[in-house]
Amino acid sequence: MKPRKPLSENMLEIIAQRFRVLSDPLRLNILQRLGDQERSVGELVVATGANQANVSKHLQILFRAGYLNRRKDGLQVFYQVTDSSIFEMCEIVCGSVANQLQATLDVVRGDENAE
Amino acid sequence: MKPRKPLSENMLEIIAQRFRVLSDPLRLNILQRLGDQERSVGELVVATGANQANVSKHLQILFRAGYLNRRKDGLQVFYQVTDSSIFEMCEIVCGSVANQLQATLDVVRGDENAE
DNA sequence: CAGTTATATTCCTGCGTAGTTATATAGTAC
DNA sequence: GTACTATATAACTACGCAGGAATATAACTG
Repeated sequence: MKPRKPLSENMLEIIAQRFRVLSDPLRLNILQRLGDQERSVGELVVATGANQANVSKHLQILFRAGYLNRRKDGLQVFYQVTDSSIFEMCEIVCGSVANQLQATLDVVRGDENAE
Repeated sequence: MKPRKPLSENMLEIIAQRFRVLSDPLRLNILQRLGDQERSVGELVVATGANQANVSKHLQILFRAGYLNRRKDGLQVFYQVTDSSIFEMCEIVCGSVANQLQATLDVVRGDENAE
């Protein structure tokens, strides 16, 4: 992301699109419930407390983005996270959020080293 | 992101919001033009070829999200990336995109080890 | 003061999409 | 076949937001 030659418009679109997939709380919730396990749609509906149709749609979005695997077994469909870079990114974001909050806290407290 | 206890709705909202800030091609373009340097709004308008008002608005969004610093000097305003976790995440996404494309390519080519 | 430049903001339009309800599809059990 | 369950899809509504044009604000110049 600090290349000598700037990324093309197309590449920026692709990257932006991938961030967009992760920019919804319910999708993040689903991903977190999945973790490294395989779960059925029904399980995720119960775990998240969200509407079945809505969960199903978000699973499609995550699936089409290449973040999930799909396995059908009888009436149930099981999803699983295939791209663990998701969790890596969430950890980075969490760390970044924590840093910012800490910095804000330091400023509020009048810490000399703050900012 | 694989916690024993699931993250709260609030935390998921915050994380989603941060991903959303990165989910726009023009904002990614601006960040990439900034790199580790400090640049004025005008420079970024030229570099991106985008509308001045639009660049300014996106800079506000990035600034309010805590990704940028602001420094005023006369008529000009200079922005600088403060949170380098942005570039870390972009690199992860780029790697992930590359992996997926490679996997797709392998499938297309009928590679035995694919998928 | 008026004039000019750099940046920010307001207003508007249109598109994308999250959520809900209802319905469709697919699989199972009888 | 009918009835039932699990998941997906369609239709609709409503809201957020990116983009552009015009305007406002701020800072410099003379």
